[in-house]
Amino acid sequence: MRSENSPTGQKRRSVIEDVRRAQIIDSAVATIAELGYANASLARIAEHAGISKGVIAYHFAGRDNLVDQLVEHLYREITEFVVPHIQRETTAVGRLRARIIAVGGYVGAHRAEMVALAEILNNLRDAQGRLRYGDEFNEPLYRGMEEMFRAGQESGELRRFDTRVMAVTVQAAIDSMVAYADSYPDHDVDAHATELADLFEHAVGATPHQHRGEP
Amino acid sequence: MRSENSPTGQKRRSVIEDVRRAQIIDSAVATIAELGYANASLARIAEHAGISKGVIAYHFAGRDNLVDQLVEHLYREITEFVVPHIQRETTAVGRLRARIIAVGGYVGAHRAEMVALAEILNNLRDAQGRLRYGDEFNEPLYRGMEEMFRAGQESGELRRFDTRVMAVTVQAAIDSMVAYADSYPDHDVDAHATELADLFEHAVGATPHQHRGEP
Amino acid sequence: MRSENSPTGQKRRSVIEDVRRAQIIDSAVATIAELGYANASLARIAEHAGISKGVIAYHFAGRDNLVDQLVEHLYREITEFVVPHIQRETTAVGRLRARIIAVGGYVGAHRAEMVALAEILNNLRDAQGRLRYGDEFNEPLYRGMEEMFRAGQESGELRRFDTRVMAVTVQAAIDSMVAYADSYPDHDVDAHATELADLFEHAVGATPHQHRGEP
Amino acid sequence: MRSENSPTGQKRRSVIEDVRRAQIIDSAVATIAELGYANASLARIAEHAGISKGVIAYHFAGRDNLVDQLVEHLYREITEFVVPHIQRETTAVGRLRARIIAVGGYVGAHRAEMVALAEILNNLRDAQGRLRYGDEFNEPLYRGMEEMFRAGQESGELRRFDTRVMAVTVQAAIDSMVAYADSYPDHDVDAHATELADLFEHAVGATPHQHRGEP
DNA sequence: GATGAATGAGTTTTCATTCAT
DNA sequence: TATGAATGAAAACTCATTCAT
Repeated sequence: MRSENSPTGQKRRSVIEDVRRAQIIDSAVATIAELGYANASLARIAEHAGISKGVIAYHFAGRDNLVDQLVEHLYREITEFVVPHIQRETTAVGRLRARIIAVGGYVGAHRAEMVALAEILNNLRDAQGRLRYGDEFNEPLYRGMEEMFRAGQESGELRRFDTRVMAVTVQAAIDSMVAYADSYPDHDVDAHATELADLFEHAVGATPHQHRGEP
Repeated sequence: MRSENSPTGQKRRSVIEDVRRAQIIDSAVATIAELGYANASLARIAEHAGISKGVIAYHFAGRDNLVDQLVEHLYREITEFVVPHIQRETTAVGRLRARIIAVGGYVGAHRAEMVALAEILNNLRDAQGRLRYGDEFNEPLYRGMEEMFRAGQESGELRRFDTRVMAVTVQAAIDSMVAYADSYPDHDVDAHATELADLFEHAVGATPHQHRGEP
Repeated sequence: MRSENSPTGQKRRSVIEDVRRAQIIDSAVATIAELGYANASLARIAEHAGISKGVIAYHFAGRDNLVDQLVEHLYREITEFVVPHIQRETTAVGRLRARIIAVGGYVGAHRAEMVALAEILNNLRDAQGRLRYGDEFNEPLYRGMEEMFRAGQESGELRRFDTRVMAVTVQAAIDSMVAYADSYPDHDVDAHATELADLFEHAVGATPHQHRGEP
Repeated sequence: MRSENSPTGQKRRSVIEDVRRAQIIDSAVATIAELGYANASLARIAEHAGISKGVIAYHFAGRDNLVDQLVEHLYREITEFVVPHIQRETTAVGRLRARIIAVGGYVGAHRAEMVALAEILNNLRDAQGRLRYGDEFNEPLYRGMEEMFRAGQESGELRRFDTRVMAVTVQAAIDSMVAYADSYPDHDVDAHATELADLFEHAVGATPHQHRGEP
């Protein structure tokens, strides 16, 4: 692919290129979500998009490059949606609930994206066979949650517990909500998220339900 | 593969055949755990076992058949280890704790098995691309937990919550413990399991720790 | 490609077209010399020239056409440089020496051109896989040298030898000088050429050195 | 491919494997000699051998591996044929003549091998585009010849000349004999070789023909 | 029982070429 | 004129499977 850099060092892309790239990424997301990472060959992604295989080669430097950009794209989209919901809250419990419910809301409208992302994170490996996005990839996420938990514990809002285990479990619970929604398309994800928020509110030891104005 | 049935209808297998099958399954477990499901080709499994590829073809009807038997084998082993611990308990909370802690104990000695099993369950698909062991596969597990939870709710031992969400989340929490242990080999899985038991004890609303004889 | 003929039958080309063609040919020469014929894809040639692949397609009817014109261009350049040096001489030995030393002089300033030319002559093949510029391509060259040798033999200036073998060998010696200079960039090509001239002067049996004024 | 090492560290190969490998190498030689290195794809080599593409993959680790073994094989064969002829001689001129005439004799019976070898040496490149067997590869050959020349110069058998240029030129002359024989199948290679021997005998300044018993 | 050998389908990638703008 | 975009063929390689011994 051409590589004229604009003065800012950014690749300059034409409109049509942006459209194609987005189309290919969308097709990759759909294909991976439906058939799984291993079965989402470039041929199938191209077929799904109604284009020739070569087009993908033209717009992306290779399969790895496509996947990288896909992950980056989805990650940014999700983060941009979820983070504001969290930052709006001030208490530890509020932030925890916000995190869970925001993801639940996002899943409702972007089921395939979430499934595809999970597929990639669980399967993409380097040449030595090691997971490229293993738990180490979640470290920043875990650290952020732990900090939040510790603050809540200091203030007495939360009970004492192992913050790392709690963080890992919260993330796993959210991921399982996505997977479950994929298996049961009629599943009410928002209700699931709310229920999950209650679950962890109890788990962190806060007196539940009061934040919703109940006596 | 040969399938001469004995008079009782049992498959008759020679000792050497049983040994080979076990050896191959062990090798498959190790290979899948290390390289992931997609990279665990028959060639690599055979190489790891120090045998020729053809041997696998001889003892198993094909790759799918090998994987099926592997899943069945691991599932039985785990179940046989965990179920007694659960049945020993009488209360809902006790059973919940027992389930979590028993799996944690099993993981300690059988990390590769658990990782391989998770790899397969998350990746094995049928010809149409659908997950072979999707959440539907967990239905019996979920149903069992739900029943347990409902009983606890009836008796007042547990608070009211969505039993399905709780079951899905418990299972996800256990699975994440396995994955985390795989990423961080020095992780203390037993401590993790205990912490998880506490977490869910709070989550289901039981007054924690009393079952351990505290006032 | 357009081919509007002028009234005189000459192709009419704009200045800009000539410039572009020269630029592309130069880039092709450099790319082939550096990476070899097989690795000099149009994409790489275009990249090296800082233009788009399409430009090449516009100015040349295809890859083969580009290569043809490249060969023709280089061949003309070299011939135009070398032939005058030869024609200045009158004796067979003088002409032989002039040929060798002139090419040596040309190589000094045009190493890449010579290497690229050799790459093409040795690799370009037709659809049936036959070398397009095989030894048959050298026939005129060989014939010219043979004539020269025969004249020298008639006049007694040269010993009797197989003129064809001598011609083939002279050409090979010259080509090997180019290749050697490519492998060893610090090699003194002029000295090599002079040495080669001496070598063949002995080989054709002339009493050496006398033409340089020695007694 | 399997890799059971014998106690000596040598790969243990079955007879049938040796036969297949030889067959594939022969087919590769023929294909490269006929179509050139770049056009000798594994598919064509397999087709020429009347086998499936996969067979090559089974017996060789990859294209590079096949080519490596091919080069090694041909190089050994040629060396084993030529070296004894050289060592039989005692004088510098005798050895020079022997080298040339021996190769000429070998070419007569193994034209395709020589052409294929030349094709590979001139075209095989590493990932950076550098010739894998450039002139550096000929260094041992050149050094050997230089040593021979210097000895002859010391003893007064040969005139003074640049030994490196002479060595490079001798080798080039031999190679050109092979190429010429490829272009003109009816060419008398033995006569060519003898002529070449005479040529270089004059070139190195020895009084020619005396070693053949003339007064 | 076990193995080496062979096959053909499927994967990613590179590339010359064509075309609309 | 020039370019970006798209195509499809061919390449090397991997792999599950089949088969004769």
